[in-house]
Amino acid sequence: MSVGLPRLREDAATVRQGAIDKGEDPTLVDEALAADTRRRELLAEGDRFKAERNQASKSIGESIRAGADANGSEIATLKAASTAAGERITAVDAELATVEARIDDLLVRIPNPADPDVPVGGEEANVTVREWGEQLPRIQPLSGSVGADAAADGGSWERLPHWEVADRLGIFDLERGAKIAGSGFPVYRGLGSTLQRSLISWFLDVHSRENGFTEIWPPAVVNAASARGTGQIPDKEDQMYVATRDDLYLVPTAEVPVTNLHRDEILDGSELPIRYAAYTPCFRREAGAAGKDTRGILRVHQFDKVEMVLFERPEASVEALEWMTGRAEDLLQRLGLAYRVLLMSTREMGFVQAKKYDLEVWAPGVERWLEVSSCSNFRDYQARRMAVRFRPEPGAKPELVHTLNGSGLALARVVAAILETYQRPDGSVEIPEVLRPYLGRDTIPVPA
RNA sequence: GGAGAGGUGGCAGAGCGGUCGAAUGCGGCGGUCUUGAAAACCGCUGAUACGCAAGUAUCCGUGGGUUCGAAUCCCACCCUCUCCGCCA
Repeated sequence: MSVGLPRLREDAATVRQGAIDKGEDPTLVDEALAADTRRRELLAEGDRFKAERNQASKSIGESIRAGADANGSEIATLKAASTAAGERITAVDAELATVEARIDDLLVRIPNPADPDVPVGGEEANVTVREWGEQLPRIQPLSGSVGADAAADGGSWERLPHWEVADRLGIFDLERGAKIAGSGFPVYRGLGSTLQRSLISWFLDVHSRENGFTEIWPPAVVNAASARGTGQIPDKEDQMYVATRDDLYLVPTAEVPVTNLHRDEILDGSELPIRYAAYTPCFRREAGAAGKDTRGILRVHQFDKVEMVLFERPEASVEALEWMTGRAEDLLQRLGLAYRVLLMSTREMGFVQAKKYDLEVWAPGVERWLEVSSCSNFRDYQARRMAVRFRPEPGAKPELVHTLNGSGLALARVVAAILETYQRPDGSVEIPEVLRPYLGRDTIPVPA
């Protein structure tokens, strides 16, 4: 993943400021620029020697065809010239390889500059741009309780955290998950399993039937080239499970296989925008996260997610981010879950994003906001790395596309929010209206 | 897993170690003709890097090697297809 040399040459000031805003080292920009100057010198020099060698070889061919003695002095002179040029080519190429490796190393350490409307700063600079729904309290009166239809007879009741709700319902089996795979690999059982499958189906149905996405069911593993394409290698290599023996990586998100679908392709302008929705299980090692959110299913090694992936014309990507974020919000609204939308600041949004919104859903049982979606515009940053281009008009020069992606939505935390929002005083959980056709019922009852 | 065949431009498909970035056909674009379209005919039609430009260089699955010179020869790897085996 890199800002690319053309951008650096034309717009060094912006890239330099972008690095500062994200808390990265801006001097790398100048180092890269200097290395690039040397690279171009070497390129010109090498090309000159190659032209020399080509000319000598060509002359040899012509002379022989004209009847010259292949072992004669004329040919010998040309051979010597060609060989000499070859030696210089070898020397130049060696230095060139060194310089290019240096440039690559520098470029991957220069972040994508944030869009101008992104607040500069850290966590304190994040802006809540929207809120939706009622932020339910943990303790509330029995009468008029929201999200439950318990009899109104005074008193109050206390919402349980989702793991306790699930426990009573018998829909998670975290212990056995730990036994068969390890801690952080949850087992869903009974209606818990059905709920998972229902959410996945409903998300995909809304995206494919209403939002115009093409549904994709990709592999759950990718090769090294794909992991490199979206920047998991080298940035987030520690996050991935690796099947070393077969050189395969378990996908940490559907973004990886789906964005790589068009790697090294030149798309026809008329195909754009391309909008995909895909479900995959997501595998994350979460190294170093032990002890944090380990209760329940908030932070696990395997979870399920439907991801939206967009390939857009450059001029359309800013608007596409708003649209895509709206698609994720629509799902939360129809599930009846309170949420807020955060515009992430320069230092909070990550290295490769130009602009990012996080969607956080309210979990009243634990009284916390849970991140359930992250919607980002990468502009041409990923496209450059993966060489995804498009021809604006037939016969025109290919240009880099803009890529975006966003969760729509991540399951485990949505499930937690549903269990905490829709629980009733008797321990049962009401099923959100939109999911009832999928589960074929309107309640998850407490087992007798 | 075993045996065989093959990977060349958007597609199909040629290509003796030099004159091959690559014949030919199809497709696409432009033009002639036509009221319009089709047909026919003519021309154009890959990507990337460097360069103000002229232009130069690189790319025939990938990576090495031989050679003054490799799409063409050698080695390794990857992928596809066919048959056999195995299998949800």
